[in-house]
Amino acid sequence: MKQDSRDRILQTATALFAEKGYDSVSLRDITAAAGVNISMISYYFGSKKGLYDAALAAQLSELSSLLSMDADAMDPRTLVREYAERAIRAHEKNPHLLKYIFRALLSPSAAQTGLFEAAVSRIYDLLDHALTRGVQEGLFRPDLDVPSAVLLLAGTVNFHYISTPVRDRIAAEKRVLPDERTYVSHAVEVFLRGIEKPNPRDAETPSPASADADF
Amino acid sequence: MKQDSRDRILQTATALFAEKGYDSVSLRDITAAAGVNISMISYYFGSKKGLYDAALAAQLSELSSLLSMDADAMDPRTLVREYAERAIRAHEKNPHLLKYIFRALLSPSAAQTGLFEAAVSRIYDLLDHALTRGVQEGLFRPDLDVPSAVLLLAGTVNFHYISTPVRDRIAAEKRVLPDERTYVSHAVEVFLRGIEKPNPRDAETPSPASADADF
DNA sequence: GTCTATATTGCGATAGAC
DNA sequence: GTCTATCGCAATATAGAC
Repeated sequence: MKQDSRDRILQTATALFAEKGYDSVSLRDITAAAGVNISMISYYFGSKKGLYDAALAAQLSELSSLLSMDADAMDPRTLVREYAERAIRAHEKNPHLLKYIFRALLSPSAAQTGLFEAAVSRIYDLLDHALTRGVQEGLFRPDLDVPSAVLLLAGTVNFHYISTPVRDRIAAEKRVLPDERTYVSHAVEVFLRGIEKPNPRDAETPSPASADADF
Repeated sequence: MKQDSRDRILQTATALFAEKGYDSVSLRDITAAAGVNISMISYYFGSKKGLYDAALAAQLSELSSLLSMDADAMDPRTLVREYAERAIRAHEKNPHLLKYIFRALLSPSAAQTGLFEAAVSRIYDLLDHALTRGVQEGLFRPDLDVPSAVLLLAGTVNFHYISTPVRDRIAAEKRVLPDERTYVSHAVEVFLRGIEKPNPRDAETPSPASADADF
C-alpha cells in the first residue's frame, strides 16, 4: 500500500470535516473510517491542525477556476451566466467545497481565513466590475445598487447547494424539487431580468414591482 | 443574585454556541464568560445537551413570527415583501438566529433538527402557496418554476446576513457596502421584477435576459 | 511505514460541604 | 443556590519496537 495511507487519510478527513466541522471530528473517527493507524496522522501531517489545513488548502484551490475569466472581454450578462455555470461545475466536482466556505463564514475566527478571504475578495471584484460595466453600457438599470446586486447574485447561486440536506429531508411531503441546473439557470435568468434596463415603452405604465422600489 | 445565574448562563451559551458551534464550546468557556460556577449548568439544565436544547428552542420560537401571516388574504407580491420585512426584523431582534439555522443546514445530523425542519417546512409552504397563486392570478410569469423561485427568494433574503462577518473584514478595501434594509429591499424588488409577467407589448421584442431562458 | 503503548490534557458530570 | 474537589473518559500526540 506504500504511502497510499496518506491519500486515504486526506480524503476521509476532507469529507468528515466538511460534514461535521473541525471540533466534531476526532482523529480516531478519521483513522477508523480510513482504515489506517492513528499515528499515521502525526507521521504525514504533523497534527490535526496540519491535516485540516491540508484539506482546506485543497478545497480553496478549487475556487481558482471561478476566477480565471477575462471580465473585460465578455458581455456582462454572459459573464454572469458563466460565473453561475462555473459555480455549478465547481460544486459538482467537489461536493465539499461549499461546506468549507459556509463554515468559514459562520466561524470567521477559525483557522486559515486569510487564504479564504483573498479568494472571496477576488470573486467579489469580478462580479462588481461586470455589473458596473453593465450599468455603464446601458444594459442594466441606471439606478442599480451594485454592491447589493453582487451579494444577491452570489447568494442566488450558492444558497441552493447549502440547503439541499434539509430540503431532501422534507421533500417527501412536498412536490418534486428542482435539480441543481434547473434551479441555477432559472435563478440567474430571474436575476438578469430583474436588473435589466426597463423597456422605454413601459415608461408610462410602471410595473407593479417597481412601485415602491427606491433605488 | 437569586437565580439570575440561569439567565446569565443561557444568554452566554446562546452567543457562544452561535459563534463557534456546539462542540467548539466547553462548559468551562461558558461558565467562565458568564461568571458563574460550572456546576450551575448541571443544576439548571441537567447537561450540556440540555443547555443547547434550551438555547435552540428559544431561537426557533423567534421563527414563529415569520409564520403568522394569512397568506390567502394578501396580494402575493405584498406577502413576498412582508416576508422579507419580517425576516429583517427577526434577524435584527436576534442576531444569533441565522447562525443556528445555517449550522443546522450544515450538519443535519446534529441535535434537535425535528423542530427546526418543521419551521422551515412551514415557511416553504407559505411562499410556495403565495407564488403559485401569483402565477394563477396572472401576476407572475406563467412558466415560473415555483420550487426554484421559493428557494431563490429564501436565499435572496437570508444570504446577506450570513456573509456579513467576512464582508465586514474585506470591506475596508472596497467601496461602502449596503446595510441590511438597503440590500433586502433592493433584492426583493429585483426578484419581483424578475418573475413578473412580461408586458404583452414586449412580445415582439424579447428581452436579452430571456433569450435562452427555458422555463 | 506501520503499529502498540502510553503520556498528558481537557472534557462533561456530580457528590457533598456550606 | 453555590462552591470545591474529584471521578471517569476521550481527546491529541508521540516514543519506541518492528
